[in-house]
Amino acid sequence: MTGVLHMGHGLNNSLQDVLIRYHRMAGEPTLWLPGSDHAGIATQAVVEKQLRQQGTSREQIGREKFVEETWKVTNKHHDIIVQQLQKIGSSCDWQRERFTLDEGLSRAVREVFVSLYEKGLVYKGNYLVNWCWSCGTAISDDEVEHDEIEGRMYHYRYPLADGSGSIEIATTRPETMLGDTALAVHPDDKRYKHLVGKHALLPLTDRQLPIVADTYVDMELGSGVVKVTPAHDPNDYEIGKRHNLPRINILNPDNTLNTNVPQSYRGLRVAEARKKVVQDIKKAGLFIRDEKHMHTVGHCYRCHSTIEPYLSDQWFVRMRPLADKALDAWERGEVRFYPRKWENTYVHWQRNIRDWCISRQLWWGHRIPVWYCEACGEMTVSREDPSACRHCSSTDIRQDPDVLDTWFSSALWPFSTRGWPERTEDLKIFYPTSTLVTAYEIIFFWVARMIMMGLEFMEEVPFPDVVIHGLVRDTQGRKMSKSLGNGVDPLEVVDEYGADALRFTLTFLAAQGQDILMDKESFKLGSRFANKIWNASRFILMNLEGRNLLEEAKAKLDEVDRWILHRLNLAARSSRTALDQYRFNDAGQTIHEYFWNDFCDWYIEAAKLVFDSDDAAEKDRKITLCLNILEESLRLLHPFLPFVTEEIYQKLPAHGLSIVTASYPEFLENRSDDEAHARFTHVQQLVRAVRTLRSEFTIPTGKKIPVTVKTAEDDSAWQVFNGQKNLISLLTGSENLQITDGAVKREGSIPAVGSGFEAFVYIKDAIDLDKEMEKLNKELRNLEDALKRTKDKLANPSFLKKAPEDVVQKERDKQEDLERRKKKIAGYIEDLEA
RNA sequence: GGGCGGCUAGCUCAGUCUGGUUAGAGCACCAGCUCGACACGCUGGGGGUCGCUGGUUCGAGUCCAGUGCCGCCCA
Repeated sequence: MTGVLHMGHGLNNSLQDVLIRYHRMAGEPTLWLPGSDHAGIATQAVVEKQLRQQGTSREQIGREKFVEETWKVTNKHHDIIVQQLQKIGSSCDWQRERFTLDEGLSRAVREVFVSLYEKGLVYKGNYLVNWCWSCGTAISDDEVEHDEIEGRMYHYRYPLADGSGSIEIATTRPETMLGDTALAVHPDDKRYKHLVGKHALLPLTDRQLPIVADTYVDMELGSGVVKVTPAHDPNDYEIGKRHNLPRINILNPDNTLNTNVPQSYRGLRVAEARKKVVQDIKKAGLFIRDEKHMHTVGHCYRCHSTIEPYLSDQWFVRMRPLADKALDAWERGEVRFYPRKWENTYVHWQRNIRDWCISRQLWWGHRIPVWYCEACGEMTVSREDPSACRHCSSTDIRQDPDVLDTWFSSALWPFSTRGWPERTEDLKIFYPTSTLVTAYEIIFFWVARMIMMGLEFMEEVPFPDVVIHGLVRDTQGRKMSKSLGNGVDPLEVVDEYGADALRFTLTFLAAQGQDILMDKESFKLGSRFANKIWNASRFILMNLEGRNLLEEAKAKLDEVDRWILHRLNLAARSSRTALDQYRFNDAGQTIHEYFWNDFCDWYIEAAKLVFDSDDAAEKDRKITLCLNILEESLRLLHPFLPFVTEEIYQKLPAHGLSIVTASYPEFLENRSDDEAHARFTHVQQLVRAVRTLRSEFTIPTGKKIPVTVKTAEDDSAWQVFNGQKNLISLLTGSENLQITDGAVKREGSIPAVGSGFEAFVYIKDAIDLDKEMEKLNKELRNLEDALKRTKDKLANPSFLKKAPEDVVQKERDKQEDLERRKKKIAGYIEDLEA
């Protein structure tokens, strides 16, 4: 809600749109409900920055005015984002768009808060929370990033109260000593056993610290003595609880030291206080040494400031009961992650869950629906704004100033957006949903919590399928970020290469569970494909001129037509299967290969034979088929490249209202044609063999050469080659194509050996003996290598005995074919040498 | 400290779940093509001991054990 679309959004929305368009075309009722959350911390930070630039602050303008300003910023950003999503082709139901601060969703938030409170699952308490002084709010455990940084370990002495000496402590945060309320040693530590129960003097203050024994202390670490600061360290907090120690909070919310420290430290920032404490310790002669020290420090996931453990009143959700339900649902198989490996992450988090701090000291968000009575001090928790205290009826009540974590409202999204708590039609039809598509960074923040809330309030998981896609990174594998400046702007890509290029490239690269490494250049892939689709279509439409289209039923199929329909049939099946399993890259690869390698490279090329002929009837027939197959191909491609396919679709002589609502191709049993496939494969092999020869002997494409093909009359290739003589001539650029099973004039020709045929290409003028020898020898080596492997296998009695019969038979067939080809090649070499 | 992932062509990656064609794609590279759809193109080609070591198996990129390097998550 705070920025513009980045490539991560581009990927996420491309994948969702591919799915939604596919299912829509497959005739299923579909809903892609767009919307956004209010991004409490981030949005507030943006507006506060803006205010600072104007020389004012939120405190100065007041809460009401501030919220008003924030709405303005939010609305502006909203319009930009919507425009951008539409630009990349996201086919959402914009009429159902929702925002977490909408009235309806806000009502759902209140209902959930109060309901959880009534169930005892929401409570208020004074605990150590993660405090971001820069954002000025508490954040949840999940919002803290633990980074390893270089700090210093300071060693110094605390004198014993009875004057019998001193005790050494070590700490990375010397300033917190001002909040120390004890020293702790391990109960089994012989060095310090005699000190337990005694007191030490806290330097720089006039306090005395009890020395307590606690098994938490690691005897091996540092001096084996731990200073205990219950108000500023989670572990110390636990020690403090066990030993009933006072908690002295020494910090203000803005990272300065408060009045609980001696006068000279008050108002100093933590970093300054640290320096001063060390100085003062040195002055007092208590300093021992300090050294470099690597340790992990919590940072705010939004602003990267250091997180301070901070004692304060906050609201929490008791997560254990919710998490248990979520785990049970997973165990029953009601939620599946794609890929499955993310279920480990999900389960681990749910099993080790801690209570969720949901209050935020912000102004932008859902205000906590709790009112405090000035008269009796009681709390009123209410769905509706109360006018009086529920306990004493005093009207002197004021609402809790804090707001709820944004994720609290996002967690309700699957049902709050459909009118819950009302039992609306939409809710009945579209809950649960089918699929959630997201990145792994927010499995905890969002996915897990949606599942919990869905189970708690709808008694059903919100979606059976969770698709986790990778992160978009630069070619060096670094996360794209503003600060590194390595991001690729999806909108720039759209301007430069087109939205289809953006979408297709991302889909093509989106292998399940893999991060995507790419740069701007990568989008050439999609751009070229879109261009290819455009040009192929243009060519077909060009040939429409002056033609009479046949009714489809009258258009008889020739061998090549049957072959391409067979290929299209397989592509439709593969694409569907891949999308059903969320294997986006497989789907992308399938349609790319079909359209480019089959349809363009072979079918359209073959059609040129007809288009260049004088046979009007045959031309009519062929163009009809070309158009039909193109139309179906466009439907196959549409979810991936919506713009170019719609554009062409509208140019077709017969077309529906929009390709968006046309049907997605499906596998038809009666189109499956293995025979046509086998026959056309013969043609392709022959054509490739001749082309390879042409290329190896650098015969220009335009130059016609005589070719003779030798094949046995009883071979399956015989009939095919004879039937497709003209096509083979065209595709090989040959003249006087002869097909024979008799003797062949060999002089002046270069032979090529395929499975079931030999081709002789007469290129007398260009014959280069060395080159020919080189070529033949290379081919011979390849054949010999393959043959050796096969022979070894077949010579192995264990293989013959244990391998399945069909595998053995395949190996025998292979050996036979290889042997034959090898013999032929060897013969040519011999001839050449003679 | 616990867990997860990656390591396959110069680059980015499929393929590993479910072992069996001479291991694939896109990009890059090389050669030849102004053939009336497309040079964002066409045709052909070169390029990989599948991180390493061992094991299971008739057969391992694929399964098992161990190990190295890189990255991520959790504490």
